[in-house]
Amino acid sequence: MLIGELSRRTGVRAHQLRYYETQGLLKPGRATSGYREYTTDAVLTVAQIRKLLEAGLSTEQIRFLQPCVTGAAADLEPCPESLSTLRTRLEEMDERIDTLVRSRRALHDYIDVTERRASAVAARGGLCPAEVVLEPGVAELVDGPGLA
Amino acid sequence: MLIGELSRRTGVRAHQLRYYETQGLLKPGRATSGYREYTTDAVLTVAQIRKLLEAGLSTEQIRFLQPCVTGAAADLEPCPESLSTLRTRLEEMDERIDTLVRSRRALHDYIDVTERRASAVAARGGLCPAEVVLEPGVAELVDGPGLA
DNA sequence: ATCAACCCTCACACCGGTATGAAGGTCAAG
DNA sequence: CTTGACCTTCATACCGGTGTGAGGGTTGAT
Repeated sequence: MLIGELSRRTGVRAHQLRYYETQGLLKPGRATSGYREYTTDAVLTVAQIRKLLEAGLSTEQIRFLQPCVTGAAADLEPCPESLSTLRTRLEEMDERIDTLVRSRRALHDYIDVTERRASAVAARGGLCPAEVVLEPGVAELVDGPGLA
Repeated sequence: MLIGELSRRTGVRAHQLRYYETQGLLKPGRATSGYREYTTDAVLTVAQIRKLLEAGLSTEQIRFLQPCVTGAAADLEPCPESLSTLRTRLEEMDERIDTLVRSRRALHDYIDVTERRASAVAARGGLCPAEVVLEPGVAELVDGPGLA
């Protein structure tokens, strides 16, 4: 398909798709006319790129991740130094996730407390929840002891 | 303390600290000279800001998060509309974390496979590496070790 | 009084991802 | 053959977070 259709299918503007190409994230073929020609796989690839970008990764990091994500590059040279680079990458992602999870919990707890006090307006007193205790229940998604 | 000392203690350049102030993340007092005066709390606050920035959040999102993180603003008006905004924020963070966790796992699996085939050429392993990272599926828990 | 070290504000520029527009080539339909 | 939708490249500019420097005030020590 041409770039316009890919744009339509993914909701991503054509100039963005061209940009992703310059960053090595997309590699469309070319017609004799010079037009870019994408396979249907590109739709998924673009969706992936968008998600990762929205999650705060750079195009460079995404390019790094792509081989693993697609599983397409599992038959590369097991180059050991690149392996250690990948491990460093992994640690960085862990830290990133950890920070996000902590903040997410803080936000969740805050909502919880505010909610509680909103629904209990009748209650009087200066409850000072400087230290919000984790309570069981309301375990959506990331909550709970998990993530270890 | 003055901005120079805070900069020294946090490893964050003074100009960045001033920028964070313009974004409403820091609110130092002012001496008669016009110099900014920070309390020791600011050291922690700055560390917090840095972590969140590095995790890919914007200053605006961080400003949103700050009251919850510090626990200092638990005695605000339980304004319900702000509450729903917060819930939306929470969902956004969930999505973000989810995407990151998926990618992290893909990377982890990839490393694992590469490692295996590097250290055990003799072993016959027909295991195929990670599949897709995307898929509009439900959230799952993150795997194994690495996440505090 | 002067000097160094520190602070102030303001302006300008970089990078990454995005958004526009200009100037022009390709192609199918009328 | 022309029209219009679509494509090409190139240039320009925005925003957010960062970096740098100019021009100038404050402070403390010599």
